[in-house]
Amino acid sequence: MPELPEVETVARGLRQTILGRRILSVTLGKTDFIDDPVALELHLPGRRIEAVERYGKFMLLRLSAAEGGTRAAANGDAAPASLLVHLGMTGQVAPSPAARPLEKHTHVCLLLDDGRELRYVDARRFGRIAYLTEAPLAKELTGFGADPLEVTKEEFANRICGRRARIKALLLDQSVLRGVGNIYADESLWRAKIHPGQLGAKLSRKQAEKLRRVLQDILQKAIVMRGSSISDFLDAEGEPGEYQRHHRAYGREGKNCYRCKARIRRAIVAGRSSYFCPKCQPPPRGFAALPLPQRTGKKKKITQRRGER
DNA sequence: CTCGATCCCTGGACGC
DNA sequence: TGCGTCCAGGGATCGA
Repeated sequence: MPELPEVETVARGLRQTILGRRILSVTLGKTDFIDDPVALELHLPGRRIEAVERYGKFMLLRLSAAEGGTRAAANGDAAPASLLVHLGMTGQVAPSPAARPLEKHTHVCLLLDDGRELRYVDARRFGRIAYLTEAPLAKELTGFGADPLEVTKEEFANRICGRRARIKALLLDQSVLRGVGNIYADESLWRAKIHPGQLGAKLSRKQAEKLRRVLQDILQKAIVMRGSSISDFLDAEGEPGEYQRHHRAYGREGKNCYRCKARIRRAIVAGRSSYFCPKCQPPPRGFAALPLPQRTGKKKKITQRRGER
């Protein structure tokens, strides 16, 4: 599930491999997750990939103006533009030789001028792709919150402490912070010893600062480890990340807390499974965790356990 | 302003 | 072996 570290990893990979390449042609599969599929076919060919940036969980492929003089000008392609890419839950972007057989669920192929194709693969199609010129892009990017890696102590506290929403909901809210998802929200709350159901307004400035620090530390470490691969995240080189080995809360229901050995519990907060230690992260009044699931002796559980404890 | 519910979508885990 | 059911979740949207 691509969050900030995973998207950053993919963006860095693409920077190494496709910068400066020109797009020759576009082939599309299913297009229900693309804003305007025809715009891709119409406006991408002839453009060069000048930069790859990350904005929250979005990737931004910066494209040169197309070559072709008056024809490009008539197309509106004489100005730079961008391809906005969100990986959703299962999106993958990677270059591959054009001759290689298409992986299942490949929905976009951009033929490059070096014989490779930049391919977008996304089984669930929760992702999003949009071709945007300058003004629509700027509009698209308004309304997002602070970059969690850059946000200052003051801004972070201001965005959290005055709010009545639960801290987990605030961390997931892209208009508060851009780039945090379910995994890194739970991991940072565990490290900061804050319950996901706690209200933002109930956090002290000191707690908020602790949360900001551990969130930044976790995100930076996760980037170094090339992100977390839970089910099917692969980077632009097709490699899984390693940070899932360092998870302390996410996905660890029923396992021992690394700090106090109480059992990690799960609750639904902000509509998402949230994992926490009931002892280290004291719940707000009346907040019940889900009952621990009955263990019926499953293969998966056994192998997971062996790898961990 | 914040909440929960619902939808989108597929693969994998699980129960029978 | 196979089938049905549930779950994963980012984001949009809608009604309470």
